Amino acid sequence: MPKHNADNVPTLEDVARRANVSTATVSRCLNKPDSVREGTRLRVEQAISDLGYTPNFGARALASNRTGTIGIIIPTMDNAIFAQGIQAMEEALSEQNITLLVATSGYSPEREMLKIRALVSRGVDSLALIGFDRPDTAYKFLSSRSVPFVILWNYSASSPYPCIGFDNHRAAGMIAQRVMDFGHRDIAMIAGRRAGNDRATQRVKGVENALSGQGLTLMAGGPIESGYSLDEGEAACMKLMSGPKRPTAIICGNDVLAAGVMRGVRQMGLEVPEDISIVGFDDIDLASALNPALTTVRTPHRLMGQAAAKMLLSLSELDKADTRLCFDTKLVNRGSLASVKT
Amino acid sequence: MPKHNADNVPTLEDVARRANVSTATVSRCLNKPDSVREGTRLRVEQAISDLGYTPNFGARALASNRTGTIGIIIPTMDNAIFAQGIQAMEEALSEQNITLLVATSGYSPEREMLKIRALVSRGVDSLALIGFDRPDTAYKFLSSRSVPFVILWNYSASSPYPCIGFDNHRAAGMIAQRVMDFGHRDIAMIAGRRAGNDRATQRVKGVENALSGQGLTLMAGGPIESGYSLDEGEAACMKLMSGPKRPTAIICGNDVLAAGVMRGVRQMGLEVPEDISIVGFDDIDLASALNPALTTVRTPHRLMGQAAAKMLLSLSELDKADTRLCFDTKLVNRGSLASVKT
DNA sequence: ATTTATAATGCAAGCGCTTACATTGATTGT
DNA sequence: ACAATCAATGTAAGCGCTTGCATTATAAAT
Repeated sequence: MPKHNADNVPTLEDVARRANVSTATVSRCLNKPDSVREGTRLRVEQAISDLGYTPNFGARALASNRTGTIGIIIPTMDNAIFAQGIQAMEEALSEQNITLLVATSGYSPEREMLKIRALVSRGVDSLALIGFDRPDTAYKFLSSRSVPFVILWNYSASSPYPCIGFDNHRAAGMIAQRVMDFGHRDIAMIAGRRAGNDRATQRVKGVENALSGQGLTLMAGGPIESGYSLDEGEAACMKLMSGPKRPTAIICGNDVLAAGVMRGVRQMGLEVPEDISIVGFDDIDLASALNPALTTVRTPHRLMGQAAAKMLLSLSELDKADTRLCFDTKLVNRGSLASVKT
Repeated sequence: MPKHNADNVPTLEDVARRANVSTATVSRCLNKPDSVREGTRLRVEQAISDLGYTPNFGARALASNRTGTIGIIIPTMDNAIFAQGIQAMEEALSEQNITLLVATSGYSPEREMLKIRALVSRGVDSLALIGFDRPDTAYKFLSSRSVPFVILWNYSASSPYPCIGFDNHRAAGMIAQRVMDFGHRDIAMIAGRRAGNDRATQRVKGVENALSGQGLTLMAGGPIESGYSLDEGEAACMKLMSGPKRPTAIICGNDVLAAGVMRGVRQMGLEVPEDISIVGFDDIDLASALNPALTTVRTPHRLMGQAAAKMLLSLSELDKADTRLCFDTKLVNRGSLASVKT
């Protein structure tokens, strides 16, 4: 197997020789600079920059059993939902010189398990996962390896695991209530796939629960499930609207779906919100760019990312008792929801 | 320094002992399974799964000087532009069991350099970078470390480096031409920041060049530069539209900017495309969700990602001569560009 | 059977770093 | 001036894996 690396890559030893110290001292300069005298440190730093030395990550990980790496596994990058959270997390972590490794599972539990193994084998010091819903084997593996982790994007007061999120059930209930406040009674829902996705599941339940408070149920007998892309949202919309009775409002499981639905509705020659109201969930940038702008629920992406960074940095030291954070969500009223025509 | 890892993590040696073979054989089972007899292999695999063994990444990297990792540094995740390309790249790579490490630079050359060092020190086998425009020190470092790399999102026939992209200059010219074909003469441009960003620079040049072919120049004396967010796009729009004379068409450096501009224009009570035409660049999903849908240039995100994966996997073996790929772009006609009112 | 070629396995030397422990040098109190 | 203390540095033993080379088992050829 050919190695492409030049064989002149400087090592700790080269630095040590040039600075006339032992490798231990160089190592200390890198890891706890306070413990070495200033004169020595300067000499070492000079040697490092002369040589263009970069520590070998593998060697460091092997020797210290730490990697300065935190992993996160998200369903997909191909959707802005998680991007902001990750961006915020990355910023917070790189201040502490920690690298964030991002992997994607494509909403598949098997692939998620694979990625968990991959990241653990890469020695991530801790891990962030989206949602609670996954096979027990995943939790067992994590525990057998003693890898601290935190669940994001959902919150449960009774969670045995650290989590940072918001109440999907409640937030979905809020927006459903708002829709009903506008006089809608014929309400449909287009949701993400619920299998292995507690957020999607809880949003549906939140909506159904709110409706039943008014003696209503979802049209079409329940939510239409759809993948999270514009096209799939549009397709789901077409399917829904070809049914016997059309809803006056569609609640969407997220904003991307809502954008797809709006496109579909428009293609049928209908106007939003005059002919039909549409609401989303997440309040990604897209929501405000639509025309009409989307009424939706703002979820605390950046806050979750920052909090996750903070928690993961200290997770190994913390007691698990106080590692659950629930953020607020907020209704964002824009133009895509209007009173039902009478 | 406390290690949080359980001390029972199984190692290669544990597997070897349990399967009654040497560590060398276990290693071979993992790396070139064909070279070990089936019976032995089965025994080893059994031991591996009994123990729940996962290879230690650091040790492997250290011993083999390979990591099975490819890095990519993009300006930001907080924008769908690169997401699709990365997603495609990730898919192609994980088929080969290669991990993609994604880092972000925030459009800052210094931060990019930092990330390059970080990724190289993590032992990436090769690297993908966006655009050519960066300090020479970065190229020097990469070459001193013999890390193969490929430039994405841009193409230059005379590039000394492997690259996979498209002709930003030409594509921008095409859409400018189209705008002029619709009778527009008062054309403005809102572009991304050009410093250290060759794509933005070339798009501006492409537009200016096309305009000058008709004896025109950009209004406001040149492009308005703006950060790549909806809000910043909207702000740039406001600035532009408060000038003495309003354009009849605005060419935007990318779709996000265009969406921001559309929002701004609408806020001023103007209609797109009746009062003003807007065109974008990239054809991200967002573009088709806008109302009116955005006329823009489709760039080959997924293709670039796939091609990059393929090239990076073979880069160390290839001759650099045939490692330049130029993809086509395509005008996408939608509703945001219309004939100028006479 | 015996030799010869070949496939399968084992042996053991590192890869570049960290860190417990030993050593040396500087500082303080008496 | 000398012991006691503490800070700074050095010594060297691994961390868990890969891999060149040596060794042994197996197959093929005589």
